[in-house]
Amino acid sequence: MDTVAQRLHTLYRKMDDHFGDLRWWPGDTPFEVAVGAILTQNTNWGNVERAIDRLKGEALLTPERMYGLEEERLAELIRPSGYYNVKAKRLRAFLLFLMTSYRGSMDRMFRQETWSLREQLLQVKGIGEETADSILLYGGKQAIFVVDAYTRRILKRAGFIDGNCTYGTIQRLFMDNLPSDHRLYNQYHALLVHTGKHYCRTRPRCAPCPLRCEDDTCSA
DNA sequence: GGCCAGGACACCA
DNA sequence: TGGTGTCATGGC
Repeated sequence: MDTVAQRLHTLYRKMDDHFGDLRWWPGDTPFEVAVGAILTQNTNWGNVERAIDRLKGEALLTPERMYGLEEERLAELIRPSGYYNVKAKRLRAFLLFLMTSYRGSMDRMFRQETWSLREQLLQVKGIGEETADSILLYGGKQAIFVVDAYTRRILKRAGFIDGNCTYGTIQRLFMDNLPSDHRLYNQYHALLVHTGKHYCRTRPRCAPCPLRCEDDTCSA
């Protein structure tokens, strides 16, 4: 019987051999990563890209410039990402935190101890565990594993978890059984999302999915 | 025309 | 503490 660590390694190898280095997250700067992490909440990434392109097109994708926008104007700019009114509030809450606590500097923010910064981010209204961890891992290169809907779906199908696991339980499953390495966590999570996006929602089976599932529960 | 997408939060029992 | 409703666009 393989250990959890061995099984996680096998899962990683199947996906990594199939897809190779995915070079995530799509974003040019840590600030863009943070904005994308908020905009992508329950939203197709293509819609997020539209919103980010609009901000870039107006040369507004900096902490200072976004912080200076009226909420209504910001909401209109990010409209393609959906939930634009709530996301405008959430972006402004993050910007207020960044400007007042770190003078608008992502570098300064990431000098904080990882778990302490995570707690601070979770205090920002609109930033939950997944969003905070995405900012830490992809924006700050901190060794924090990100858990999302695809992660849950694939782990459930692969028999690692049942349907009632908390975010923290799943996160610890990875972090207690893998080396603490942000590059590994980055690629592992990227592979889970990539696999989930392209294969695990198709029926009846997902061959040539790298996971080679033999069941009929691809959209579980 | 319906379903879904890289969540988070308020509200309620 | 856990379940449910709400927020909304765009692709397929």
